[in-house]
Formats: sequence, structure tokens, C-alpha cells
Amino acid sequence: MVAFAIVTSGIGQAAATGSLSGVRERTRRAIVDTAVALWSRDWNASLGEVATGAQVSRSTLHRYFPDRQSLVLAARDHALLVLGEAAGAAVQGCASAAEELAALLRAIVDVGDAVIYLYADPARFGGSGADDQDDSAELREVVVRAAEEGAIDASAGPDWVIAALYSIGYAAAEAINHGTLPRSRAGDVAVRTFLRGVGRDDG
Amino acid sequence: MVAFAIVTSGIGQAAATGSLSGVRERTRRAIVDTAVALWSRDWNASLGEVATGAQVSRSTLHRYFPDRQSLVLAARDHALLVLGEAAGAAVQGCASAAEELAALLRAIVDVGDAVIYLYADPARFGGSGADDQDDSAELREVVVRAAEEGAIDASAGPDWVIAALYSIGYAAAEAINHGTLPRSRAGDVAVRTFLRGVGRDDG
DNA sequence: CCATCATGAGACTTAGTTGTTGCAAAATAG
DNA sequence: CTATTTTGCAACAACTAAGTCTCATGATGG
Repeated sequence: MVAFAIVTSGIGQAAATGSLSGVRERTRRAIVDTAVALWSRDWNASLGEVATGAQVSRSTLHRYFPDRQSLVLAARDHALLVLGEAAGAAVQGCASAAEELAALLRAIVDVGDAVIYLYADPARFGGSGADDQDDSAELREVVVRAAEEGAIDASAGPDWVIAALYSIGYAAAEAINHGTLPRSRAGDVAVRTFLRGVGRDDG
Repeated sequence: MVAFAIVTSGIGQAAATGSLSGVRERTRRAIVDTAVALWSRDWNASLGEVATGAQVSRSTLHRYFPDRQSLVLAARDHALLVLGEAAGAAVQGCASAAEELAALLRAIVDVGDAVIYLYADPARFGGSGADDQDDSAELREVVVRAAEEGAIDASAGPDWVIAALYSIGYAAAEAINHGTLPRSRAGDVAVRTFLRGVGRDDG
């Protein structure tokens, strides 16, 4: 589990989706959506299984994504976009950094599949994970601000707060998948556990 | 991430290791140890890589474990044993259920590789994960007891407390691996985050 | 020293995934 | 309806990993 990423995003993904339209756009989305949903639960699923899940032939899949890695990265971009949009919408109108963190955690829980796909194993995307570190800078800022506000205890370092945020959100998303936590309560439960867990002693 | 397992264990693993001795026992251990350590970081590592890591030829590996699955399960048993021993030793002399939970969390952090291997993806072990559910009954008992003692808030259900326990321990273990959290502090940080996170409001 | 055990090396088969190609059928737009 | 786009199907080669087998070498114990 690596650091979080892309809090408020404006990913320039138009080049990848803008040039397509109508049928092709829908087909592409179906494949990418299936890839995220399937690979978040079983990373070893083959391209054939992804194609089947997207109700598309393997040939068609290869027309859109020449090799496996291109689909892996497209799915990553899409997951980042979904997460970024959810996070961006969530932090709107937050009065404090602590509220922002809570809203971000709710967003993480809401788009669980994307989060699981993104962070179950960063090594999937080949690189050193440098992007993640860059993108998480914003999140670290929010954490530092929340600490300055006195809302949380960052004595263990902001990285631990971020790890806890991600970890608890991830656990809640999985609990939803496993049916041990109703989706309607997951957000509240996760936020409570997180805010108290990293809160200050006098909280 | 599925429920936790094997808190205090007496796994009957003698049949698997007892009949071997000397050289064979050492070779077997080297293979299993390497498998846990390697697969906890890269589940897609091939048997050849495991063999190389254990400084053994692939032929030898296949002599001990005819097929991949047998090694996967042997590694799982060993990881459970390691975790169970650490947990069993940790809970000795605990005065309360809350202390037991804290001790268990420290044990989880200590044997991080085993925990990561066991719980990164339960689907690795094929089955429905029924064993986990059986084994986690003891842990659930401790959680319920801690709730009765008033030490924690189990209003979200014991499963969530267990998920949080595991999740935070897992995050701490990974933070150690990533170097963002010194091993010497990881236990304290994890315990604090957990106990406050699931604690009662008046805690 | 000798018999046995454990290992390493290599060749081999099998199976599954990936990536490519050609062609026909279906859907779509005009 | 017709032309174009999009798709499905099937066959193919390339590659990797898994699993099996044989033979030679090295270590171990009596």
C-alpha cells in the first residue's frame, strides 16, 4: 500500500477519450470499467476474462488495447479519474482540513473498487511509483493543515496518517464487498475510526 | 482482506515437518521461508524465482512440493504458525481483553511478512476461506470481551473491529517495509491508532 | 571405502496467455 | 438501400510457467 494520490485532479485524459465517440467510446468504457472491477478482485484474470466480462470478443479488446500493459494503464488512469472526481466533489464546502480528510475518506469508500485496483499492489503499474508520491503531496498538505488546526495528532508523521486513511478506507471498501458492513454505514464507521484513531489525545 | 485467524494456535503441523530431519528439514524450511518472504512482496514470482531465492534448484523445489499449490499451502501453514506463535506469546499475562488486542496487534506488526502473505489476497488459497472464519472465532471472542469491558466500541460490529485491527497492523507492516515508519515505533503507533479508533467515546 | 541420500543440470512435454491476422457477419450512418 | 464502421470468430505463432524425467555429481553416514 503506497501513498494516496490525486486529490483534486484535472487529469488531461481528453486525448485518450475525446477522439472517440459513440459506439467506440462506449465499447472502450465497457472494457476499462470491467478491467478495474475485475482486476480489483482478481489481478490474475486474463484478458479473455476481461473481454468476456465486458461482453466483447478478445479481438475487439486487442483493437482498443494492443497489449496488456496499455489496458492496465488505461484502467489505472480511469480509476484515478474516478477517485479524483469523487475526492474533488467531496471536499467542496469543507470548513476545515479535518472535514476535508473525512470527506476524502468517504470518497475512498464510495469508489472502493477503483481504490483497491490502484493500491492493492503498486508494482502492477511497473514504474517506481513516482507519480503517487507527487500526487500525494496535496494530501500531505491537508494532513499538515489538519494537524496545525489541532484536529489530528501527526506526531507519528503525516505518512502514517495517510497510511491510516488509506488503510481504513480500503478495509471499509472490502468490508462492503464481503457484506460485513452495509454500504450505508461504511462511510460513517470509517470516518469515526479514522478521526478518533489519529485524533489528538484531548479530542 | 478477510477476517483474522489463529490467535492462540496449536496447529497440528507435525505431520508435515516431523517426518523430515536434518538436511531435508533445513531445505524445506529454506524454501517455505523464501516463498513467504517473496510472495508477500510479489505474488506473481515464479517457482523458479522462489527456488533461486532459496538457493535451491527448481528440481529440488519440485521434489519437496510436487505442484505450486502445495507450496502455496505449506507457506500459508507456516505463516499461520509464525503468526499464531507470536500471538500466543503476546497475549501471555494480559490483564484485560483490550490488552490482548493491543498485544495481538503488536504481534501482527512484528511478523509483517507472514501477515501480508496471508491476508493480501485470501483468494490465493483457493477455498472459500472457511478456515479463516473458524479460526477468527477466538479473535471475535476477545473483541466481544473487550467491548463488554467497556474498552472498545463495537457498535459497528465485531467484524469491523477485526477488520480495523488487521488493516492497521497491515498498514504498519507495510510502512516498515517502505521505510516510512521505524520498526521501533510501529507497534506503539499502530496500537494507539487502533485503540483510539475503535475506542468508546468516553475513552 | 562404500552405499545411500540429496542435489543440480538439462531436456522435454504440457498448458495457458498473449499478440497477430484474415475474413465474414452485424450494426450503423447517410 | 448502400457504404462504412465495428465486431466476432477462428486459426496461428510466440512466449512463459509448470510439471516430469533422466543422469551425473556431491555429501553423508556406517
